[in-house]
Amino acid sequence: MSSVDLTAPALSDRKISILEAATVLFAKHGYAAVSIRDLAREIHTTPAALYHHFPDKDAIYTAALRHVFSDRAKALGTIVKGDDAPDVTLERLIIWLTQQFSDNPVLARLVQRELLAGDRDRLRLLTEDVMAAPFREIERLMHRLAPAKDASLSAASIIALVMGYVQLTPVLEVLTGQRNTKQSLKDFAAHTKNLVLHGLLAQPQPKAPS
Amino acid sequence: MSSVDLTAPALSDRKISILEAATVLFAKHGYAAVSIRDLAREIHTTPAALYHHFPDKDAIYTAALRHVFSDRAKALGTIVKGDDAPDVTLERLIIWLTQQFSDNPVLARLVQRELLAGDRDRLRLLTEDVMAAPFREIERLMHRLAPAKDASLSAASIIALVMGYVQLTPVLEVLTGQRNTKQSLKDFAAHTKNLVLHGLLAQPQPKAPS
DNA sequence: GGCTCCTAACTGAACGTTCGTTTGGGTAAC
DNA sequence: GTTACCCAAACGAACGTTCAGTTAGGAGCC
Repeated sequence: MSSVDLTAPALSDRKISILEAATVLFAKHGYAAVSIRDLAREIHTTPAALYHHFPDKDAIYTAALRHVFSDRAKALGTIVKGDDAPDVTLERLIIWLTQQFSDNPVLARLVQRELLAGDRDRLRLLTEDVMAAPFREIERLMHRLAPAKDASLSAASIIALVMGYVQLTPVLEVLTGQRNTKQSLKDFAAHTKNLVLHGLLAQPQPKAPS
Repeated sequence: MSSVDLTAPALSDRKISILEAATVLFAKHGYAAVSIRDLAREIHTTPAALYHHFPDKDAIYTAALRHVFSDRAKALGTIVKGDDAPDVTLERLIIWLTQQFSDNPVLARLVQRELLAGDRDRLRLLTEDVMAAPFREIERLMHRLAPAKDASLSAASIIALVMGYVQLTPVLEVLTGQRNTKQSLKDFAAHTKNLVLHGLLAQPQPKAPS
């Protein structure tokens, strides 16, 4: 439950189908609450068959994590590739980031579970494969948009805001009484963009009337 | 102050000591990963002894949740009681909220786990006992500070931001290379306050100079 | 074609361990 | 004697894992 191999092992089709089911189950219930028999039942096979492809349960979980986390930064390239103004790019980036988490509950939940588990090696995997690219990109944009502010802190805030909001959704449904819709997600992204742009770009100008 | 609490079951000292240990273990490892034997060992007793005080494992977990979640809104009263200007109160509230999560890892982790578990009844408990009071208070403040903006969305954003940041801490340590300190937490609270105050209070005024 | 050989993929059954829970009895206090 | 509390021991079920044996399919040779 600790060391993580950094090399990609070229997975067979069968292995991928196992991991596909594993990611769903582990995301939904957590590592300890998913048994090998549960996983085997899900893909209509036997526990022993799984041990033909993976040495133990831990290896399945780690491989499933890798499978979900890998290549997560690819789509980011198309988002920031254009030579739009930084604030436009930032807006696209915030929307993309929000969708990344809300359209992909398996990813979102595995990320949350890993943050809770706190395993050092897997935290590094999470950081490098999932978090680093958006963070660096937002950091870069914020550095251009608001050089006076702490770009790292701003980037952290944006990611934290998006993550926290997606997580809070069920609570907010209870608090505000309305179900989460595509529209409220759009609203949130726009809200966040305005919050960041106005909050961080505004020169710290006192309220004294000129 | 003569209200009678209808829900509190009047826990004995022994029960409280059991729940105290249970909260720590469940927060750290999650429900499925903590066995009755683990819990019994932690408080130097036997599994059977626990069944004298609680009917089953689930009841222990639920009671532990209640024990941590209960009276969470009490301290909030002193925060918002003063008749300071709304923006000053908001700043105190943000700092308080940040400390609430970061100084209390057991609470923070149980909240995160409950958000992941998604059980309807326990989500309602979480919402009412932990989330509602700060949410309503921030909502009220924001309504006074920025009547034009969606106060619920703003309140949700603030709570999401604080929650997300606390969660992200281990990842940020990897990304920025520096360990989390009391100071960086203060910085975050101040940063958030400015973000919210400037970002939401600034009238949507185009950049054209008057 | 048929035949052998090999290997990957899988199965059914079982291993020992740990799980949540129960039982029956014991001890101290009222 | 009743009650509250606790223990040692055990219950059946489920756990991760192993193992001997079966199947399917291709390669190599005739």
